[in-house]
Amino acid sequence: MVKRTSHRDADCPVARPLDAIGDWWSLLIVRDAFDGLRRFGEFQKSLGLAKNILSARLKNLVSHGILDTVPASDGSAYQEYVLTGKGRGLFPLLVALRQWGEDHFFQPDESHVTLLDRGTGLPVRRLELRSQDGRLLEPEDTVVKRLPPSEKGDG
Amino acid sequence: MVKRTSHRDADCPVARPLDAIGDWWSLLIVRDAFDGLRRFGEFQKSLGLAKNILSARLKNLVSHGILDTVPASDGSAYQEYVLTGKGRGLFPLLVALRQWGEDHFFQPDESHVTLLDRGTGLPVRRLELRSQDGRLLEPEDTVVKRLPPSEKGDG
DNA sequence: GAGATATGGTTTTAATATGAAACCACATGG
DNA sequence: CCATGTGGTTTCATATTAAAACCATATCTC
Repeated sequence: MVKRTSHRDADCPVARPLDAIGDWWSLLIVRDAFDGLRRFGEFQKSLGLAKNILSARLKNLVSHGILDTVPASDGSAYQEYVLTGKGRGLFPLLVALRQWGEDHFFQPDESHVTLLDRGTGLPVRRLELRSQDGRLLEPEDTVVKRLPPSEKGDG
Repeated sequence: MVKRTSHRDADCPVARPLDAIGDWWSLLIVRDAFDGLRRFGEFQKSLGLAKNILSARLKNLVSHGILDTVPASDGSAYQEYVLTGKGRGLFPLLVALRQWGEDHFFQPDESHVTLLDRGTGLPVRRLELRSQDGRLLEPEDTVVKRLPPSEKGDG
């Protein structure tokens, strides 16, 4: 149904999640779930995608533990789709995507929605990468490495 | 070549970027670009994808201003692909994806690479969303809203 | 300078995924 | 019992992807 990761990248933490959310719709479904949508029909109306595709994406998200199906809520025999802890963990990624989108995909005069702090009504801070001691890190300031196996518990 | 965003979501800053990076490979190409890869052959070797697909993805990334083609570097008649400012802006998104992947797609005993502060060799901090005044924000603490049109320049 | 090899693609063709629409099952309302 | 709404699945046409073959240019060898 969805492409399997089958190349040498399979042990990269960037590549592996793409089976779960690497397609066009899945992230939008998750975004809608963060906005409180729960029902099949709500997602379909919001996204305007074909029902079979939505069905497949929801199944895939559930199978990856990003959404969970819960029985009722309004007493009907239907089920609802809610974010799991793993799904909620996608919040920073969605914010990063949103901020990048705001920065680079809108004309200066083009209005769009933005993310606000509910308490103050002010825009949220920009996401930024920092070191343990708080320095702002640019891409050049980082390396990806296999950590030396930590010796906790077996020394 | 690549799917066009054509539904009502087109003015959402989460949805619009998906034309550019919403497919399986593009983010991995960008990740490799952050790792310093520049040549067609380098990307192909690293990712193991078909040449026609790589060609299409590179074209799409270039057409979206994420990569730029520069003439030489080793004097050969070929071109290289380098990140633009817009492309570099994807760094937080990649870090978010990486952190989420590390958290949820590996067994506790399964080793994988991680992102380190080049200076200290320590892991980087976790990405987190904060308010203007520095409070940590959970999804529930935020709203998406169309900002009231700022009056700068015409009051 | 003719032939072998490497790089950087494009073209061709088959497999796969996507999307629209029709269909189905169940429940609710009259 | 008939009509309607929700939540899907099935069917089928089309679009995307992928593998492999092909091509152009450049370099390397003799």
